[in-house]
Amino acid sequence: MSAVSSTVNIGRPRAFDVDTALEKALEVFWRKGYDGTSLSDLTEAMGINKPSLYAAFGNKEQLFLKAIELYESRPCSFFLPALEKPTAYQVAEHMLYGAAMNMADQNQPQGCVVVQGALSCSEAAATVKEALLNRRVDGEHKLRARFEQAKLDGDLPVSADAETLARYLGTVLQGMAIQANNGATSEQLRQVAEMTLQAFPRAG
Amino acid sequence: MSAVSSTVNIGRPRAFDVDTALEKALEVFWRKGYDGTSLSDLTEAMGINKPSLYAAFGNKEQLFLKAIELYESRPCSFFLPALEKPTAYQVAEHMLYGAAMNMADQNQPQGCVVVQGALSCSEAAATVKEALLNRRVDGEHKLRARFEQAKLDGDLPVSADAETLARYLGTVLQGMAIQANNGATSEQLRQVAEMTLQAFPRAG
DNA sequence: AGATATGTGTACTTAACGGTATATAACCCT
DNA sequence: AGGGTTATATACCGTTAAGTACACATATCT
Repeated sequence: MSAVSSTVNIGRPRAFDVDTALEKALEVFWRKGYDGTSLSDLTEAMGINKPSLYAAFGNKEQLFLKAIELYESRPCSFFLPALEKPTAYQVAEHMLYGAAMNMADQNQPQGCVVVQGALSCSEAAATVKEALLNRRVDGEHKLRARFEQAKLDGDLPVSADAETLARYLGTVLQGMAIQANNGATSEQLRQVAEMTLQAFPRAG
Repeated sequence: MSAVSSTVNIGRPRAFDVDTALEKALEVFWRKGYDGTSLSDLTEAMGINKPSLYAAFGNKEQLFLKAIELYESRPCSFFLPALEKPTAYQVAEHMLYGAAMNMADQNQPQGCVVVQGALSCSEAAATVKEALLNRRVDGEHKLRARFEQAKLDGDLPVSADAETLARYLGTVLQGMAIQANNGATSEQLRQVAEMTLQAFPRAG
């Protein structure tokens, strides 16, 4: 009960770094989707064998879910900071420009794994599909709550519909993920962001 | 050389209707994506056995491509008519409201198979992925050409950027597909359409 | 040094995958 | 009625899928 094993390194040490292996797994899932990714794809990219993968991450499904967590904390790290901007308009602005930069970044797969990781998929992928859906919906709830706060703060007109604003923004952000897959550049997505903001109410 | 066999019904007749079988196949691909759909899924939904499927449609890939053609002529039939509206604004209006109605229609799978049929996928799906990508890009080119015409017609300001307008619209339309998968209703998508139009230039 | 604990690589299992060979059934034409 | 032609159902093919058993390697602890 008292021994916490993780601090003491007993037994043979791992021959690979768990975090970098997870990054590699994320990249594969991102490019190929859950259904399109095989364990061979994963082990090859991660540079490990299947027993090591299962020992470290559980199974394919759990590996995917862990990769998504990593995604939200690293490659897609613009969302939460944008929420903290002082006004609703600035929140939208930073969100849209952040997405434009991020989703077409040539140093990583195009688009957003939360959108494209398991959109239409087999029954075997039902769990991860739902996990992604929940994250998309949750992101919009956060936006909505932020906009409701903005109404209280007086930087959004009281007549504004926070829910619709959040859904509009969510729609464009998710659409940008498809656009990036279509080959759109960050600059082209920036122009979309600019147009999107024209429909966005400014001062209250 | 002279005999056109398709009119004369020689040999054992088909025990199924090709068009309705294709509709069933489309529905499965739409819900599960190309990678997520197995031949068993298809034959079960279509009510036929594998040899019949292969004889009538070639293979899985060709069946998918035929299903997409059907999709564009039937379940997603709002796009081309919208292009023919008299002004750019009306084009955008009909496109957006048509999509809002269509993508959340409860009588068919949610979203758009051209968006979600093979977004992130295995290498085995590379051909169909590219086919879908080409259709998305082609749709945007049609929109752009329509808006350039509108500038000549004088119902869009000459200062308007047809390419960006088309991409903005494409982004929202594709985002709506994700929204529908998220569970958004047609009414909620209509509100998004309304907001989208607020950024759209009206008379020239 | 030896017991204990953990990780690694190879080889395996079971099930499902996409696709097909084959025998039979159902039609047209003469 | 019988030959020619096409569709059907069953049973099968080779391959790959996800997941694991097992023998061995490498560490810590006493």
